[in-house]
Amino acid sequence: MMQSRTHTCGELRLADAGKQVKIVGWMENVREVGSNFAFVVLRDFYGTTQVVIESEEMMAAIHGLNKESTISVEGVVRERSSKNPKLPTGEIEVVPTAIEVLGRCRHNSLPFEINRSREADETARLKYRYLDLRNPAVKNNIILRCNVVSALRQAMSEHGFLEITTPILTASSPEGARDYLVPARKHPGKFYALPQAPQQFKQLLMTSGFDRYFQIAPCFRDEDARGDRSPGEFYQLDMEMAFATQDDVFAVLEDVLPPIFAKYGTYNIASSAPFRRISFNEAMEVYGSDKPDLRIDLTVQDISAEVDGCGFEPFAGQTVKAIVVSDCKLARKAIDKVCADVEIQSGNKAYWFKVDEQGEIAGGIAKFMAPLKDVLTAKLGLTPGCFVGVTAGKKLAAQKTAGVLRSKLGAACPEHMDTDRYEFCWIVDFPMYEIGEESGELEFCHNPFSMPSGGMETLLKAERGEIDPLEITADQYDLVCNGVELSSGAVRNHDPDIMIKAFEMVRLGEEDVKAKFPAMYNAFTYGAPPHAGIAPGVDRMVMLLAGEASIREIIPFPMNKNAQDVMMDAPSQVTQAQLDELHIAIVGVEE
RNA sequence: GGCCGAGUAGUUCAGUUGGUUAGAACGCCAGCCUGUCACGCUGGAGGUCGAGGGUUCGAGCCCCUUCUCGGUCGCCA
Repeated sequence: MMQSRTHTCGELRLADAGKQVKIVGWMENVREVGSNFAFVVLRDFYGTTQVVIESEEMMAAIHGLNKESTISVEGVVRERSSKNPKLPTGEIEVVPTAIEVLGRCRHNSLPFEINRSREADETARLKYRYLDLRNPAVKNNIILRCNVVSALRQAMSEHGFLEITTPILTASSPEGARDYLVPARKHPGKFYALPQAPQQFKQLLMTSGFDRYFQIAPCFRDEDARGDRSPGEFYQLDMEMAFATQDDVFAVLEDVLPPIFAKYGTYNIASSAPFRRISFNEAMEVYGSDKPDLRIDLTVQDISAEVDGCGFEPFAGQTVKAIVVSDCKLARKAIDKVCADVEIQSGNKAYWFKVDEQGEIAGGIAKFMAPLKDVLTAKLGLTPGCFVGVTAGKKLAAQKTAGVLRSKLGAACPEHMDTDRYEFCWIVDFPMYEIGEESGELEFCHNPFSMPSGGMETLLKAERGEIDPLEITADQYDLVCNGVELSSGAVRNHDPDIMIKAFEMVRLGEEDVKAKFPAMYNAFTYGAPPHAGIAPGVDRMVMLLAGEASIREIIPFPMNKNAQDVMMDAPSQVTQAQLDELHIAIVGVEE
């Protein structure tokens, strides 16, 4: 008797006819066509193969066996008398001489039908993820993820990067997201934290003399989930380069990503190097977002001056933004839907008017805009058939609302959005500081590790009052693809003096730098290389490549929105003995 | 935490103005069927309408409370 399979279920072809084979897999379906005649669809990782039952003996072998049981089938490959051109193995079938049950499925009713699991309730899918993953459509996303990760590793290695793992149990970092804490048994009352990112370690590696580092790095942040943000944990292609500039970092990713996107993406067109570079201010002004979707050819224009005094109350004294959609075919109902969606998502109203076939301004807020026809036509280049979406508010609100309106209009107007491609861009020149909404005082805009553009010189100018601190930009950048923020990165501040000065701008100083980042600060006093890096999110990248709208579709074992693993029942209670050993008392929690 | 949506058979859903025994499809079970491949045909089983309370002669439907899931905003250096 043969010990293991001779072929997979995706392998046999007409040329194999006559061969004695053994295949194994899950019994996907049984079609009984007579009392002693049936077709069994056997599925394994590689595909499906039809087994034809023609004898009483073989019929008995599968009698009473539930679907999804695993079996082995020994038999002879035979050309089918009726072929199925839709299947790779559709020209042959296996006529069994022996069938052995390997793993009986004890359930004659499954939580969902395997091949339709994507339509099933998501909680059921997650609870029975091992069944969900049997669905080739679900499994293929995980295979894609493996291939992408493998391709990234290979490309990074080819670019001279070393993959170095960094600690998972580390110290809580004082800023950023909420930490996941791990009690330290040997140190009562103290905690490790899971890393939000290997940020400090990779900078320490640079200071240690490693030149090019990368890691497919698990990161942990205790923040609420989103459709494109997994709760708890996610993976980044974390990288850092010593003696490198922004351009050096860009060059690596512009070289690494497009071929992978072109090869593994749902769409086979990807931007080629160099990616467009858009300053943060320009992105907000022209696209109403710091993660613009460049597949949409619509842009935002400022008409605050033109509509000043028009008498429309919501515009009075506000910044007003307009988006012109030429040859707009949107019906009234679709326009209302777009405006309603904008209001739901942004919390602000969107207004509109259009230019009719006679060249007259009509619809929506036409009453107020018609008197401004000439000035608006000149400013916006209006032609008959144009639709104009308008947003208003304080500058940032008007911009952001326009950004939401732009993406809704893009989705609603296929002629203004080329969906089947990947459009990358870099967002650069982020502001270093902002006025905090609560404090009303100057604060770091993003992270304090970034090098202020112009270094110490810029900070000193601001200190002397020669420039507004709000005008200081950081050598920091985002990588954006199709409206998805893939990554943040920066040229790091490796100079302790500039670090202290940067902190002094927000009323902090050397002691704060030392207290918050002791290892990094100390390390940098021993001769640090200028360095820069970035960390594209692996999950989001795979999501884009798979064309999925939910991040859970590309994670093997995802948690639900509330950061629970309903399959493993995590988080869960632990024993009192475990708590005692960790010096932890649970208080204020109802059973 | 705010807002929006959803919760009815194992699964996906329908359920009219509050009115007889809550339906369909798929799945499951039984029978029939020798070329199916979303097999077909006949029959059958299967329901705490998320939970609790209220209004009513009468609630899947109306009201209140609550739970769960999803989306979104806050949040994510």
